[in-house]
Amino acid sequence: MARKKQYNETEVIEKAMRLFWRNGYESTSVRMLEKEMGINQFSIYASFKNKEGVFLESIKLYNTRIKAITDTLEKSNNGVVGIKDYFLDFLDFSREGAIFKGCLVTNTVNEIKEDANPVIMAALKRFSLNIRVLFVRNLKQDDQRGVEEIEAQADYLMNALLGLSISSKVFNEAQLKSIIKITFLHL
Amino acid sequence: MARKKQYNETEVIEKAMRLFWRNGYESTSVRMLEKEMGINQFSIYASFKNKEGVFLESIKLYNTRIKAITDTLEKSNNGVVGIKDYFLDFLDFSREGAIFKGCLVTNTVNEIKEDANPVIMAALKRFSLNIRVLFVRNLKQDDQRGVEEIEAQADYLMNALLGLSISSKVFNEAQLKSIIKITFLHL
DNA sequence: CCAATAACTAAGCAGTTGCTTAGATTTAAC
DNA sequence: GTTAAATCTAAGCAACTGCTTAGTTATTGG
Repeated sequence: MARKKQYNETEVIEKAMRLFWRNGYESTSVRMLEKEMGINQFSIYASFKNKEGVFLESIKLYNTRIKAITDTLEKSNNGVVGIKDYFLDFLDFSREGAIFKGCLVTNTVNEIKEDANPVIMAALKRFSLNIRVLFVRNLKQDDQRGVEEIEAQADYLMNALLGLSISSKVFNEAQLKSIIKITFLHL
Repeated sequence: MARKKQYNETEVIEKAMRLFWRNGYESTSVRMLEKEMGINQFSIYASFKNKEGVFLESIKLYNTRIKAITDTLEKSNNGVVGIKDYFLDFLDFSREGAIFKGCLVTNTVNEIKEDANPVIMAALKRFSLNIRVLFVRNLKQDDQRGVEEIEAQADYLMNALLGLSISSKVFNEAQLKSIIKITFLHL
């Protein structure tokens, strides 16, 4: 009995995600989202409740997009080699042409304050923790490390991965690949 | 023939720097600076021109504060061992009690957009580049690496250092020290 | 074709941002 | 003591923030 939506919610979230990825959370205004998503503020709030809602949906979409890579890591049986492949795959995933945008999640973790955005922060931490779990799982496959060593190396790898999110805005592709290469030497 | 300033410019910048360090650039408002610095907005603008001016002075002060550590690195003759000491010294420097605040420069690089704040970005990049120069210098001391290897390892170390700025908000002290330890196993 | 319902547009809300300005107050040379 | 200059306070500026609301337009079952 009523009018139809003139937009597809998945399609507009795709556009929102790209904007957040390029721009960050705080410095992306609802007015910018309006233009990028191609719909009115009213429709944004009707569909996603508020700006936080738009971002949480963007993270969900980001998750499904990066799933191809994490799935490969999850299915891999190559131990630390599988993790290295994940690093390289991620670099490719985070690229838009010649520009590396880093990880949407890491970028946002770095930007927002936990006490100002607890819900978003929780979602982001969940995401990061899942990756660390996969690192531990793969490190166990190699069957030559003790439990403590595995935990320490997982932290080390997380640190390198977090670093890549910043480095990818400063270094070029050859440098980034070289960083990954050295990161996995002797591991 | 005129009234005297009721505040010391160096002292109020000290307070501004601490606030920026804790809070970041964008999310520190001039009203917050007013309260923290203990002076009126008029005085802020009279002394430092604008918010950007306050930040640039804060970076200068940060530079003199961290100088003790970089000086140690500059004077060290221990090659890669000197760099590792720098990492550990920095961890201590960036700590406020039990809380690690990361590097003011790295935090801000991560936060601001280059085209919105080109002057600030330039100052931050200059800072980072100086550190990388010291890394290269120390790597050369060990007298066992080729030129290409040295450049690659300097990038690798910058990546780890950048990572530490994020990691220090997620991991505890023991984990951070363990990350540093493993980072230098690879050189 | 009509009435009910949802989606649309656009104006506007209060609160915050960086920054400025008008006017009062303090200082110090004469 | 008067006067000129710099510093102070506090109010206010336009532009922006996330979000809401009043009113119009489109859709569809009866």
